[in-house]
Amino acid sequence: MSKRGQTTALNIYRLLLDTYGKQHWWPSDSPFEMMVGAILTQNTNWQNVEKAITQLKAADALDAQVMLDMDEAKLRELIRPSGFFRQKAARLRLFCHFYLKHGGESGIKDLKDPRRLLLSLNGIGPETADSMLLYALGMPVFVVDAYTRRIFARLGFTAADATYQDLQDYFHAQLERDAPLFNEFHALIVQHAKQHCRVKPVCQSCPLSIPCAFSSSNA
DNA sequence: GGCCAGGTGTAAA
DNA sequence: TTTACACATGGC
Repeated sequence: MSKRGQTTALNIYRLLLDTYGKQHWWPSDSPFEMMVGAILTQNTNWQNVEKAITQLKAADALDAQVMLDMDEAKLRELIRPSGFFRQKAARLRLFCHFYLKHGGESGIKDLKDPRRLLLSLNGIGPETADSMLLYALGMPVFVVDAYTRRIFARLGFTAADATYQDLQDYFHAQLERDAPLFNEFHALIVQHAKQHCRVKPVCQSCPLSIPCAFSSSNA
């Protein structure tokens, strides 16, 4: 491994891939399910999202038109385990309207500026929009999340108070614009963070050979 | 019982 | 332009 000053984001990617292997993201049966999951997972544990998606499937409600036709109260109950269910029910319906209006994921991908239009929807911010672009539409945009910010700040690569755009710019500058690479990298970041980069600054037996600011070997 | 989880919108300083 | 707060369930 190179010294810290020479270490790049790509080095970290290779290290994570060697450690964890391919992650096969995003877990979903369809682009629409993926995009629904992106909204449901906002500030929420993925396990809770799975409960909600399971309930939607069981009710034959994982469909844009069905979600628009049913009572919003019913939709709330189906997605309740994912938390913030009142907000998310409304956000899902706004998105479903958008989805049908533009002819599904293929129609959305053909828009002139799908990111800008997704961001114009209430309830879809940069991470949700970029997740959809990358994981449902296969577009090469890097997805930044709380784990990304935490890991790369602790490694000393980016500022702790960097904005979403700052972080995305950093990765876009460091890496080739490659959707499969961005797909795998983000998934690996999540996998790693869940095990070794929790909020409490205790990094035990971290597999990254580069000590971050909170790793036990660097404390 | 408290903390945390694959954010976002709004309002106030 | 930044900061604070509401939104809510479930696992540990």
